[in-house]
Amino acid sequence: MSAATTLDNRPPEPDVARPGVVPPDVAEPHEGLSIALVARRTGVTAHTLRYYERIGLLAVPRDDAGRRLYGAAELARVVFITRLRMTAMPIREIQAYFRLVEEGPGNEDRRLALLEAHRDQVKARIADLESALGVIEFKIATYGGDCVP
Amino acid sequence: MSAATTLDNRPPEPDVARPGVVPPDVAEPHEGLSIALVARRTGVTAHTLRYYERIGLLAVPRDDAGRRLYGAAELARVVFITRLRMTAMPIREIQAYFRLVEEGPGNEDRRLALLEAHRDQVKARIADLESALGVIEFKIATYGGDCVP
DNA sequence: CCTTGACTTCGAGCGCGCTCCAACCCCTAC
DNA sequence: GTAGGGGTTGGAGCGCGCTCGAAGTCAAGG
Repeated sequence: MSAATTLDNRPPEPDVARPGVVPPDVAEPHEGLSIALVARRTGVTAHTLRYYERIGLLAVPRDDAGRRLYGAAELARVVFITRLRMTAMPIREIQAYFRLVEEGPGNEDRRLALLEAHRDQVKARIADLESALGVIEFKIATYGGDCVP
Repeated sequence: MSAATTLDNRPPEPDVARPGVVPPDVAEPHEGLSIALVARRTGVTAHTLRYYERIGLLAVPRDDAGRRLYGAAELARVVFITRLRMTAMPIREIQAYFRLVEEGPGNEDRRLALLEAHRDQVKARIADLESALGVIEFKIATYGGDCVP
């Protein structure tokens, strides 16, 4: 479920939607997806998307009426955030990371350091998880309901 | 600790315990470990050990003064609980599991079912984790600070 | 016109898993 | 006897990451 697959936006469109070939369900509006659409595509609730914005993880442009319009970049960021959250990166760290991103170019080394540190933690967590899984599997295999190896 | 330092004294006392020869630091006391000792051995704080007991994850026998004395079985259970927690099994499920254990023999199938279900979830989580890790590693490798694959 | 429904903001609330405090008890050492 | 360092209890508090409710705005449809 990569972002790219759902993001074939070719919006060199002038203004009003030209009746192109539009997938059943949901067409890209003029430019940008509504919050509900992003919610459905990413599996993140609209509530949580707003929450992410409130705490500064991303900034989403609005239409004339003040409604959020997620473009490709915003959608990609949401997806990336979900990957970071899925690996249990604390919100504070994600904030720190995107703060660096917002600062613009020049600090890529620090961003990389953050990501690499996190990557190492994830690897360690996977290792722990596998070790604990081993214990559980052993318990299952030798089931006696009581003690452990 | 204090147990070790006190052993050569022989206070003329009317009470029970006759101290044996005990190696320094961490010998098993008469029978059972103090909560502090278990905390140090398992890495679980004494607070949390009491909490686990409060919520019914285990029952720990007491000495005459009402202090907890962890035996081999209790220690083993604490260790097993840490393995379950390490794999993010919710406390409620752990409660459910040990409730079955306390019920005594006859429900091993249900206990096994619980453990096996959890094992499967852990495996799934590891897979998710590895997939998200892949995304992060890709991002690191192709670093451009911005979008995702 | 009025309704419907998706959106907006702000702020409060919640579930989880601890974590900590206060007050008290008990045992030993000095 | 007194101090100190363990232990005990019950209950309150906390940090995290959402999650939800209330009240309002806006645009389209009947």
